[in-house]
Amino acid sequence: MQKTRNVEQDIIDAARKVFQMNGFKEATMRDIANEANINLAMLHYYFRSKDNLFYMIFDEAFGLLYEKIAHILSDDKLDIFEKIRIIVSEYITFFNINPHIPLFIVREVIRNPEKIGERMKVSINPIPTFKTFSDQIQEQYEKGVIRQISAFSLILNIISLCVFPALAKSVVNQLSGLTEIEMEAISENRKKEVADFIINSIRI
Amino acid sequence: MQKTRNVEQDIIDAARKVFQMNGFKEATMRDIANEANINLAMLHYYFRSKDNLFYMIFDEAFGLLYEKIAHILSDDKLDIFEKIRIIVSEYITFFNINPHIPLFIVREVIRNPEKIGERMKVSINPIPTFKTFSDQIQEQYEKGVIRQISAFSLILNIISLCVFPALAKSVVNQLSGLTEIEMEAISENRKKEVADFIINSIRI
DNA sequence: GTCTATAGCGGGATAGAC
DNA sequence: GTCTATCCCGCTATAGAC
Repeated sequence: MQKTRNVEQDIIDAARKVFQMNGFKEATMRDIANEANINLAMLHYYFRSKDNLFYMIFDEAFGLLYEKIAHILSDDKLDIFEKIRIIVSEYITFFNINPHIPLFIVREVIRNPEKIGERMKVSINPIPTFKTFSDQIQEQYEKGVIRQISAFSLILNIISLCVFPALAKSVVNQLSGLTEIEMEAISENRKKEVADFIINSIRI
Repeated sequence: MQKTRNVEQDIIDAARKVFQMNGFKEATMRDIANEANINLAMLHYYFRSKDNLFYMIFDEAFGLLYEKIAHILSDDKLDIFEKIRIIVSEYITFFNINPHIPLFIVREVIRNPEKIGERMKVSINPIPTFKTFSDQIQEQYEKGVIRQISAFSLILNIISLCVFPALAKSVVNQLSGLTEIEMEAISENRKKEVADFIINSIRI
């Protein structure tokens, strides 16, 4: 018995691949149609416009990124060091699997800041604040466990150290001549190394 | 007396602005012509193709980025901590002035890895290696001054902490609602903060 | 050197037959 | 729902008058 094909899902999968790889402008509806094994007219029949399709993919990507960190930061059962280790590990794994997402997000925000900015805020609204994390930092600082640092700076540093290497992977690849396997090993090592780097930096 | 106009220089300035802002594909020869206050035919008369113009801009941008770090890392009169402070300070200043360069480079490498990879290697070849920095790290580790870390990891961490915030500035801007002046102040603070963060992390 | 006009192509979107 | 054909636009590049 032939498995029933889900055309809509095929299209979404194809669009995710093509948009994340190429960005809005360089992605074409023709590429997406080919990738989904349908023709151009069908693609427009299911999703009326390129914009419609694009925003579905964008919202999904940004939501994934955001939920991952928000969920951990607002968990009041984890201490500050555990949070750092978990975020670093999960982000590095995530960017290994989805290497194009960070550039995809940044690129589209620059292309269309107002519209994309609005959409990001919609994804964020229902999520609890980072107050838990901020309080924890203040508390540990007062106890003399860590150096003074703002939650904003610490989060920015954590994200920088996780995201940038994934983002610049293609550049490092070209310049270093490392093989795929060597890069993989480095990336796996970095989970511990980066967490240690951050924790060494704040712990007194 | 009317100042003689240098059309070629006007074109290069216009191309730098348009290409760095929009990337190769989204930048148009029309935009560049408008920005340089000439018409489309003239633009093609001076620089035969979009590719020609683009590679001039790319080589210039990558060269600037690379020379800055190579020059400092290979200076054997600076100790390891001085190098970190200088690189962090210079990069953060540089990215404040040229906010689009990091994304510009990464984006084009992804678009066309082989060709762009070749061009990057050409810019790099004449420059001395990072051996000086690598030796210094090993030496300081053996003296018990710093923790063990590879030159590769340390450089990657330094660059991540300097570049990513510049790259993600538009995203942070949209999400945080901070004003331009507040962002400026944060960025200025980060010069010391990031250098301290790195040095605290490696110093025993 | 400078301009207008246009060739030639690839893109999003849709009409209309089946 | 599915397909072919086509509209119309914006892009790079160039021809050709001045």
